[in-house]
Amino acid sequence: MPEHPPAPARPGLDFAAWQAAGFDPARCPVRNVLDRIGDKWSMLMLTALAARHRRFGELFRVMPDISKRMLTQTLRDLERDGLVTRHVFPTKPPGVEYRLSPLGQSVLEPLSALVGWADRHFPDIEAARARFDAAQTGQPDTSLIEQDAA
Amino acid sequence: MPEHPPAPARPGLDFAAWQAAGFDPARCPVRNVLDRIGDKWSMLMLTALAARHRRFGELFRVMPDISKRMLTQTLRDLERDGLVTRHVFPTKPPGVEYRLSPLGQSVLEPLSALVGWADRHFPDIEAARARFDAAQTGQPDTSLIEQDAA
DNA sequence: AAGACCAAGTCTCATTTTGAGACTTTATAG
DNA sequence: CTATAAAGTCTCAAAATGAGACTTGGTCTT
Repeated sequence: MPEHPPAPARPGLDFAAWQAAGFDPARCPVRNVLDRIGDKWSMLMLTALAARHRRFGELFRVMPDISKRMLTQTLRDLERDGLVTRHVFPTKPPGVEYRLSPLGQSVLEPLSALVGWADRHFPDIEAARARFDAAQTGQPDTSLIEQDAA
Repeated sequence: MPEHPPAPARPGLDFAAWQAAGFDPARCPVRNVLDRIGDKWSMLMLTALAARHRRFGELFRVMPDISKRMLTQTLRDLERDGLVTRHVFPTKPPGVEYRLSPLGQSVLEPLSALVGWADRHFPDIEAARARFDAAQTGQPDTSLIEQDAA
């Protein structure tokens, strides 16, 4: 099978534009951004700051399974990218508060679309997982094999 | 500073609903899903399959910096979650094609919103990074210190 | 007839990322 | 005079990821 059959184009959303230049992360703005806010904690952090600003310790309590190390690092990265601002209060001991910048606010809209999708489709995903896991433990299912490559 | 000041509510999008139950990933559908598709390669993979289905080797070429190991693993996870389907063609050697399921298609809409945001705001982010890095190398900026915590 | 080759993986080992938790600082509370 | 509190930093251990050799079995070349 030297040639892969030309796949039928679907009337999809237009990812083709930015993919044309390839997925090379160095050249691709979208990958650059997605690699950053698509890391383990950033999106969650942004939603945690959506309703109101919070202090370091408050974020630490609110995200039960993050480590201090990653909390600090994620906040620094978001601050560097201009999504979050850091405010130090000269109390003793000093308090630090984090807020979404206007840029950070602007990402909430697409982010909430994704969160909404996750919430709506979680049952579908759980069902799919159950099917998949059941199929793995049972006999291998040959019905998945196609009749012809074209 | 024993009490943190009550932060002003902002007329934000409503993340509060699912956050009310806490961020505990075991109990929270949104975290469950976000932890999965928010991993290093899933979102990129979904966009790579948006326009058309692709074969394993094709995906490997199209994503220049993924390893075979993670390509396999990410596809398996997406398949398990019902976002992607796997089709084996009994040629020699066998070919395997990956496609978005209807569920997978449905995530393209919120995903494209995020991609669009990334594309539009990349200049802002680069500018913020430049400012941040410049500030780090220069003298520490005391203007960031607030006058009063309340 | 012997070997090369292909696609789609799997396997092992090295590297990178993340986690857990001790340690720091300094004014105030007990 | 000791304990405490907030926001980190630091070290070491564990987990995730990367690089790349190896597998499998029919065809294709020599």
